[in-house]
Amino acid sequence: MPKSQLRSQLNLSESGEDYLKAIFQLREELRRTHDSDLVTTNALAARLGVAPGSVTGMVKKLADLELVTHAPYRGVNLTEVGERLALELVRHHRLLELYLTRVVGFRWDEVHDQADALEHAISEEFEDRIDEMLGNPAYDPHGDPIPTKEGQITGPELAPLAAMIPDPDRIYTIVRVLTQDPTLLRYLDQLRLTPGTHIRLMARAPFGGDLRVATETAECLISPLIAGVMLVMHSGH
Amino acid sequence: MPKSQLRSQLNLSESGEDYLKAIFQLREELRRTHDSDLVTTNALAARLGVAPGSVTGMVKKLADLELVTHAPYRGVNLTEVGERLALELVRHHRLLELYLTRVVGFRWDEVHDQADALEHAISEEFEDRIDEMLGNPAYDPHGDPIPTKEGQITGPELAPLAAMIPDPDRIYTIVRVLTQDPTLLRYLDQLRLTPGTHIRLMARAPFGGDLRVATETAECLISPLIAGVMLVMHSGH
DNA sequence: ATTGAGATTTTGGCATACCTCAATTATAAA
DNA sequence: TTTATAATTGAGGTATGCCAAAATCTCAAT
Ligand SMILES: [Mn+2]
Ligand SMILES: [Mn+2]
Ligand SMILES: [Mn+2]
Ligand SMILES: [Mn+2]
Repeated sequence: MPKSQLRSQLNLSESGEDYLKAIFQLREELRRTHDSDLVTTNALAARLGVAPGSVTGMVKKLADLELVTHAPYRGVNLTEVGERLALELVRHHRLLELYLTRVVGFRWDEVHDQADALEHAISEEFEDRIDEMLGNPAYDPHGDPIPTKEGQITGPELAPLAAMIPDPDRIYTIVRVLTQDPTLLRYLDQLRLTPGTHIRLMARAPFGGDLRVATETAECLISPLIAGVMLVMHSGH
Repeated sequence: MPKSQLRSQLNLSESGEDYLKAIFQLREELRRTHDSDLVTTNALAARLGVAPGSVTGMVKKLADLELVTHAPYRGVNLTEVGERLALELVRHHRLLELYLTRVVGFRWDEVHDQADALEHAISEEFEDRIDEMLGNPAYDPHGDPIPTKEGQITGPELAPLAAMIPDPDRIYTIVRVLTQDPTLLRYLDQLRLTPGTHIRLMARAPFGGDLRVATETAECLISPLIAGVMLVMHSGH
């Protein structure tokens, strides 16, 4: 079923769409770290900047629409339809981020908030046009995978640089950064630590100290916190 | 004061923005035909697809914000600030319409509804970028003038083709079409009666009959209703 | 100038959506 | 079993909309 039908049939509010997307993203994060599928009320409230009571209310509404399953006092999960809808929103968001950087000329630290506003307002036709204009891209400016029109989302196995063992002979490729913080994004840009860059992890200071990272042209020190949001892949060589 | 400040300070709802824009546009239409400045409750209700009572309520809110003046039972008018805000929205709308046709590749009958949704969602920076990308355009795809960033709106004196006297030697330029109806827009496109086209008014059938119009390559008959929305300018020659 | 019919506008009552806060209840760790 | 944490409930607030009754205006006829 094309998304336009799904979205217009359900006539979901912008707020409802935000909840769905937040549930999807929090679940992704849970799967990366823990092994859970259930998103808690508090986590959702924090993410959306809303009181916990508001979350319970909206979650009930979404459960009535069969977009989520709700186990009271335990957590929320997406149904198949809910996940599909969430993926369509994530697709909008990430396509827009890439469009805003590649076509409109924004920096990668400027696009998240704009995409958050635009993702609810664009038409399916607009989505299709920019997808084509961008050559059916698979990744957004931060390396986040863009779901296909059919709702498929894939990507290589990635691990944070923070989990790697220093080895000057091993080359990694930066694939994705797990942050939308403009300040951090600008800082990474300045150090040329952006998706696509080849790096080597030279050394790690003891007791949670900084990591020494070499690009092809320079070396720098980054905190474990930063290394935790940089997802890398083993590079050939 | 830049619009971003004006918009964020007032924190006006999307609904409020729609009212402001509707008041502005109805007032423009009144000025063209009658000589009034006061927009009636009913006209606003019809335009916005809302009950008259809803209009009274919102108008009161806008009057509290000093964006409009409200003379009960008489009508509503924009204050200076309200007009400024309305012009900023109209600028968004018309820039977006042009952008959607020229850059994204939509036809002129497809862009109005999309611009209506997007005009509330884009940032000032996005507005500036597409304005630059389009070369600071003065007119949208329908020939509607685009207000400047400073809120200036100008345009040549125009009259509907319907008001012209047939004269095969006189050449007009189509400058603007006063409709957003997709069916009519497609029809005009098909007849090549689009802004920029040079035409001559050959004849007019009696008793409100059709007008015979010649383009450089063809002739066609159009109804007085259509000729009423086609605004033309005397062309050199 | 006055009047009264008809049209328009406002008012007041109600509904829905989304939010907050405070009190209550459930869960799970100590 | 106790206690801390988390989630839900219920009351209440704001924004926006609808409808129908009441108020007000307009305008043509006297
Ligand atoms: Mn983003
Ligand atoms: Mn992203
Ligand atoms: Mn338009
Ligand atoms: Mn237009």
